[in-house]
Amino acid sequence: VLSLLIGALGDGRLIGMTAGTKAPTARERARAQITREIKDEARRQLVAGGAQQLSLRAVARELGMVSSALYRYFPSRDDLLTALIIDAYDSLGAATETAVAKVRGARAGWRACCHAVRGWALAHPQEYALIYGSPVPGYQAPQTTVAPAGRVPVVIGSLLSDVPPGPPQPLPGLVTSQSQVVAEVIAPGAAPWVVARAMIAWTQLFGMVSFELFGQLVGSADPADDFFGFAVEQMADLIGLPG
Amino acid sequence: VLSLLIGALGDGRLIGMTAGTKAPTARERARAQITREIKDEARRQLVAGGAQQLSLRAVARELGMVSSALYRYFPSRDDLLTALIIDAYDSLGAATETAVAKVRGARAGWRACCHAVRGWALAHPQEYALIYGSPVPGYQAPQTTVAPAGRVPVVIGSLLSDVPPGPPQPLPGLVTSQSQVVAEVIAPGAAPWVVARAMIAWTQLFGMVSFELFGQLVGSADPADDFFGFAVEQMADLIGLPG
DNA sequence: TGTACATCAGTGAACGCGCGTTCACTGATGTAC
DNA sequence: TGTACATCAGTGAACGCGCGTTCACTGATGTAC
Repeated sequence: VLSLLIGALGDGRLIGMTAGTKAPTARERARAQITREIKDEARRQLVAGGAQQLSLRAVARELGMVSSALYRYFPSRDDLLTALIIDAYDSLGAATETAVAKVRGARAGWRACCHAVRGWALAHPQEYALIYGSPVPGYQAPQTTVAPAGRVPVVIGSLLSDVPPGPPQPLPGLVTSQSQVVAEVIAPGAAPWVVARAMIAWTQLFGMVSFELFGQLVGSADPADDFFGFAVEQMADLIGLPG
Repeated sequence: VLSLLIGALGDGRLIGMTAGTKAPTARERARAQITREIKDEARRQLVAGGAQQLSLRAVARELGMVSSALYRYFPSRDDLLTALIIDAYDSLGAATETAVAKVRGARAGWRACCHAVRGWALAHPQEYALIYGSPVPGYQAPQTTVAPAGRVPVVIGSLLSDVPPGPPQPLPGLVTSQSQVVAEVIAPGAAPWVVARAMIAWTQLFGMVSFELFGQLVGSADPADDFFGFAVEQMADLIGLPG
């Protein structure tokens, strides 16, 4: 995911890119509006039954349209799914960026990041499952999803400039070079062992949220609020965040 | 999951419970055989297309039976799914137990446990997704799955008796009591802060495996072998495993 | 050991359902002169 | 400003598909006497 960000950053796909110098015509506004309504209704069905329950016919029915009309907006069911995936990554990314921007200091930023991710996931469980759950069989995510998927890693990377590198830590095998590649994209100048530890924390953060959301914690660390808070501090220590 | 283990341990559901004092008749043997064939074919379809692609008609077709015949073996599609879930938990549990039994020492045991879980997951990705991926919408796992699901946690718990408790570590809010409940089931006598850290490592282990399997590491820590090995050591340190 | 009856595996047809996608069409909105 | 043509949104019917589950049935296997 991350290495592909390099290209995406370069050609401006990370920025909104709405473009269009002309003012939108009525038709264009209507089209944008209906596109939004289709996605909203599709999201509602996602909440009700998960990704594979998403049905173009049902969406059309709910909107009072005929099913074939949707093909004016999305060439196929998979394209609608892709749009939802991109929206989900962007929504999570924006929520995280906003939360982190509100606080000062790397450790506070890490806490804000973790709680933003968890909060968003609990508020949008099916959208979370769509992007971090088991892959939808037969669906291949296109390149367009790469940049939005990188927003949370970019936020985490931005916290690493405050981490004192400390003494060099030996890293096994490919980990050094992989960490360097990641560092170039999200945390230029950070020591590879710091980046490697941050990557572990990154997987752990989402592992935890997934475990809670997918019901694996029921009967042990449930409710998970305090357990999550505890883990966030452990991860901060692991990364070496000051504060 | 874990707290329910208490009951399950009590009534013997954790042990095989094949029972039946009489020798099996030819009919019984045939029935067991065909039940096995149905599950094997269903697993094959799982590999091909994921849980929601599992179709009774397709399974029957492949076995040269008529679809209604399957109802002699499983009262519904959901019951077949449940059987596959239980088999998956048991297969993962057995693989982990075997791997850990082969080594001596808690840290070596932890390493063996982690690599067994990852190895099994890579070898059986769809079965892994079935039990640790996003829940199948509309499917509610019955109590029968609880005991098999507890086998890996039990293995992890067995490693904790070798962990020196060290100075008491403050735990926030509910974490103390939750850790004590878990300790009673899988690690009697272990200090709550040790158990709490082990629970974090447990979520992290599966978080990592899920990230790798579900494609989130592509472009950063991929191939993940070395990264995984590095993380395993970090987790061992977190738990406080000697060695 | 042989017979009469009960149990159970598997058949084949049917019910009723929803799905994604295509296609020729009508009618409204936009554009160029 | 007015007209002629191009673009595009939405319709309605149809294609072809696969699914889970039920039900009355045939015929083989097991059991009790």
